Amino acid sequence: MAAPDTRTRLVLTAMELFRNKGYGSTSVADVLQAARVNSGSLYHFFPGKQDLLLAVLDAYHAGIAPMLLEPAWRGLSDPIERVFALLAAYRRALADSECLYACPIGSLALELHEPDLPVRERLAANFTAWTEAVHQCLKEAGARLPRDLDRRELAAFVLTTMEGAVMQARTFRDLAKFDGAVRQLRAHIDRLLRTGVPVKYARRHTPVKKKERS
Amino acid sequence: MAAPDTRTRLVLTAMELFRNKGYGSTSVADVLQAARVNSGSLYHFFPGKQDLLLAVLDAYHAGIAPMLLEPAWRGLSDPIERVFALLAAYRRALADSECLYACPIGSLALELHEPDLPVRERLAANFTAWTEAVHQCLKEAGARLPRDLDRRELAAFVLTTMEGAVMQARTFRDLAKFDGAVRQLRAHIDRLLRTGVPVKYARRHTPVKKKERS
DNA sequence: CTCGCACTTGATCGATCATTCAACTTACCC
DNA sequence: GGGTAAGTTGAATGATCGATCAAGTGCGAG
Repeated sequence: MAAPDTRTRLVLTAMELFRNKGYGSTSVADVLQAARVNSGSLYHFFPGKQDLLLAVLDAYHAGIAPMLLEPAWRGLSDPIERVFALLAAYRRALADSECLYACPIGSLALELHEPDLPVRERLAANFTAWTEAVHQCLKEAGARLPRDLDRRELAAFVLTTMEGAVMQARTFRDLAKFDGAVRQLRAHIDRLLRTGVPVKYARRHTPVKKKERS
Repeated sequence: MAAPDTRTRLVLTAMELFRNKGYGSTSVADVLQAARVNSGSLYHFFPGKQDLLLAVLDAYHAGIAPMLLEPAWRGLSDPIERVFALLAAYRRALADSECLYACPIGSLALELHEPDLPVRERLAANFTAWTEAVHQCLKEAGARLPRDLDRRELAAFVLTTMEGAVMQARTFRDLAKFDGAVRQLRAHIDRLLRTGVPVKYARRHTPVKKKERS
């Protein structure tokens, strides 16, 4: 593993510091010291602190699939299991940090009260990508879920649950708060699954687009 | 309405500024200017900025019943309706602010990454009081909900939903994100209500404690 | 070699931060 | 009136903030 270049080092360092201390509470000097970079170099790559934040948000966005989904979903093919495996990944982050973990995107979304448009766009893009991954799972669940269920809305609700659950687990320093929320979500989804067509009677969904049919 | 004294003015002003701009982004000078108070007066009443925050959190805690629950529940007696009336109050706050509203407690819970114990205690106390109010509703719903349902866990899940829903509505500047989350929660609770004993067959719950029976 | 450009160095800037303090005013008790 | 304590005033302090910039270094192209 070659030593990462200065720009990458800055982004990775800022990612860690922003996650642990928040954006406002992380000074440029903090980033510079931790990344062992001089201020001039930072301002060579980024016009200002906020542009470093933009790069961090882009990095999170780019990392959703390889850093979050793939590890969480390794070995799992069932789409509903995948949804809860994603939540389990956050549970692990909480457990590994004595419930200090906070979703960096959610934290920034609430910390920055009047974010400039480019910041807000990237926060929204991260939420959208996360939700879209869950939405994909729910679509793959096919007829196991009720036909008329709004799968995108349910996917967003999974994010809602995760964010709210992490917030409470963090505040109470109590993993049980997270588990309780997930248990309620599971009950909700279980009942939707029971309302859908039982698998053995369901017509198989072949995920082949019309255009690609041979 | 008499002019509030200096201490009260400071707390009320700080409440508004912390909610709108966040704790870290609100300078003591901001509070002093908005409250038209000099710095010496502030430090006469509070040892420091953080102690002002503690007073703000105590004020929120004290205001939950009179400022939040009572207005939201006026004229409503059905406990389940009350739960959703509480959520509707947050919807209104979002609608009235072009989706800029954020729950001040939730925001602080995520903004302050390493809060001192007294701060964290008060954040938790606010969440607990909120959840306990919903828990009270769910207990009042009696046998309409399944006997073995963990009502406290479901109450916490209502908070989870509210916090996650506000976060997304704010980030996307879209009330529909809030509505979607509430719709999912409503579906979840509706199904629990259908699983409980139908009202007409349910034994009446007389909310009289054993000790108080005559 | 040498020119040019990407990148680095670190001292320095003015602004703003939370906080302090000595002097002053007000209100109330004896 | 005299004394006391609560409350007020606002300039000043030192720390820290994000950002700047002139002077460098290193390296690849010609």
